[in-house]
Amino acid sequence: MTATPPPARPGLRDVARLAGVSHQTVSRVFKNHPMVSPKTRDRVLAAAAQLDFRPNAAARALATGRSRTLGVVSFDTALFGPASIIAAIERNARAAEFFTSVASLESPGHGAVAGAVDRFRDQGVDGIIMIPGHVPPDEALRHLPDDLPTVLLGPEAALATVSADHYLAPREAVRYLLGLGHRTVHHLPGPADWWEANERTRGWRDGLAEAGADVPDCAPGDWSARSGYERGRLLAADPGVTAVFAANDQIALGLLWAIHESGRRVPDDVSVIGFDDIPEAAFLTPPLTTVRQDFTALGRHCVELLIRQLTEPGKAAGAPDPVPSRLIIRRSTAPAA
Amino acid sequence: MTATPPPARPGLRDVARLAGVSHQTVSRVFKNHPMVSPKTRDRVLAAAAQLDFRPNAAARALATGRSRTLGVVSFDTALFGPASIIAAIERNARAAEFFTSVASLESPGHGAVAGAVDRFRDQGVDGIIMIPGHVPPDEALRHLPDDLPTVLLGPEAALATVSADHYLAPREAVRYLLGLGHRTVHHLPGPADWWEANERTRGWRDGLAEAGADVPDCAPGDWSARSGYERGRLLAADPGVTAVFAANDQIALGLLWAIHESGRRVPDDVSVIGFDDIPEAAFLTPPLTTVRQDFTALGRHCVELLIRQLTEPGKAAGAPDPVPSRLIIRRSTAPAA
DNA sequence: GCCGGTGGTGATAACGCTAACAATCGGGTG
DNA sequence: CACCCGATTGTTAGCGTTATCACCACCGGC
Repeated sequence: MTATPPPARPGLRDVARLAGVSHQTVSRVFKNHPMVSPKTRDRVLAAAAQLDFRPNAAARALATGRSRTLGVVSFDTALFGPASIIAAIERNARAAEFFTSVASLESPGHGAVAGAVDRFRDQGVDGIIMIPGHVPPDEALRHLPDDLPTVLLGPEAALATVSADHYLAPREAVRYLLGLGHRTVHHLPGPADWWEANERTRGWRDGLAEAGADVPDCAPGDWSARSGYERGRLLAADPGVTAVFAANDQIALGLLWAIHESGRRVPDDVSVIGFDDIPEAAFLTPPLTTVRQDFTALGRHCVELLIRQLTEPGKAAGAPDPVPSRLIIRRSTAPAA
Repeated sequence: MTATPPPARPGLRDVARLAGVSHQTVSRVFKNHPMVSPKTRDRVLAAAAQLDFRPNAAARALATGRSRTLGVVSFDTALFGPASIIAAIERNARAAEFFTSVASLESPGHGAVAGAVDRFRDQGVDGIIMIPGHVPPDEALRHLPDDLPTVLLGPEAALATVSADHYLAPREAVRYLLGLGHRTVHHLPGPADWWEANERTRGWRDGLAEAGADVPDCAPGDWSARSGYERGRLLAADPGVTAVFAANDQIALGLLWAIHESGRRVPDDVSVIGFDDIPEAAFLTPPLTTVRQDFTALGRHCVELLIRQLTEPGKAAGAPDPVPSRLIIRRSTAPAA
């Protein structure tokens, strides 16, 4: 019936007292400092376990100046791509014993990016991963604090950068379609202010140009299925259209319905290629030929690059090679009639 | 050319010195403590602005014991539902000046949940939002630390809970289909270990039972389009099947393709209803009749409930009403032939 | 004109940890 | 046997905030 001392969270000193060492030694054990004899270490660990001691992150952050937290700035985090990348980032960060803090921005524009970065600064993150989306990377860059290590998921820039292939694969997709006998390939681009969209468009255009094919006009839009449907209706109504490269799978999906609705058939009358290879792509009506992006690798590379910057500064970590994307052929493409 | 003192991050004391007050007063200003005269406040704010002072979160956390960080435990964060909820949580938390830390679990099982919660404890989060997914909520509950305020996104439980309607709407969907003249409605359930899936199944079953219709067997599966396709082929091959309620839109999407492939038509031969109303649902082939879930409201409620617990403990915040879901009728349903 | 309040402010001590340096303990060496 | 060295452990200061309490005017009422 003696009053239990304080059931409050034990601190370094409590463990130290129980183990009969100084709190500093306990600290060393938890830091994996080499200069601790195995015997002492065991004794400390036993004491810590007995008290269910857990180091206080805030105190550690205060003393060291690092929080072991990574900030991630991203747009439209409910979209499959960003969501997959963020999940991969979180997993890899966790494996490296880092926490992750995500800012989901909705509106484009500097204000939002600058605000998120500011917030992360206040929070004391050790580094930032930017998934710029809307914002042209140059703009995004301007708002990065120079005192915070940063990795940009985007086209190569004057900064540590991770990027996926958004150019080669679309070009290959166009060639494939052309090889199937199509005269040309139409295109449904993504939003003009996303660099990924522009890269894909460039790949499409170059693929066409290299083969000497016509480069048709294309209507601006966004990433949504709605946008694919609306622009798709126009395309579907044009009998000259026999092959279309959509900037992502959602657009392709809307297009598929527009074509179906117009009475034409995919792939018999029109071939369609998407981009991303969302998990649903293989089960659309019909299963979509598309370009697969490796989001997991992308997220992993971001974390690796950032952590490398944190642990070995100075090293101007060159951008690793872009993560390759590849064409997955399914049933929405066929030889021209 | 005098050496600038230290361009290091200014602290409370630097601001205090510049403003000619004590650091404590500066602290008061930044805490919005009422006992500061407007004049002093202005002077302090001016000094702070001049030095670009920003309070140090780690120090504050250490001193107060609260980190203004919320932990979110979720499965399959790349899925549309969880991703949407998490985005909504982040936004609402941000608006309330809280940071958000997400753990994306992959494997089901206690180990993972317990691990994530532990991690959050170490990180010093002020509260946790659990989006249990796989784990039966009872299990999930068992791993919650009783010293950490928690909100569960799930069925009512002995805990602060936010839930969506997964029962009434499916029942209504079934009635609607029956009203269209279908003899019965088949069902493609979600994973048996997700409570949402079970609720939806229960709604379907009760809807059928109440109307005295047959309750067909249904094959177990997961949330994926693949699962919808595979199970859908069986259903499509059975001429007795004229209406199907799929546990989510991905399953419905796979089913749509399976039916199409079998040569039957949607909705002419078979009616299909999904669940979630993912943004693509309106543009599938054909546009999917489905049940819309309000993910945004769900996320908002979680944050509100949790923050209420944090600011006014004691109050055993009763579970708010479930967030309603509602049937959106599109073109994948039609009267029985 | 003295006293109890009360709005405003300052001094001092935590918060739980790490960093830097001092101290101690054995041995091997000259 | 004194001396130096390296391995290990202890001591003392912070890190930048908030909390607590003491302090100082100044006000109104007796």
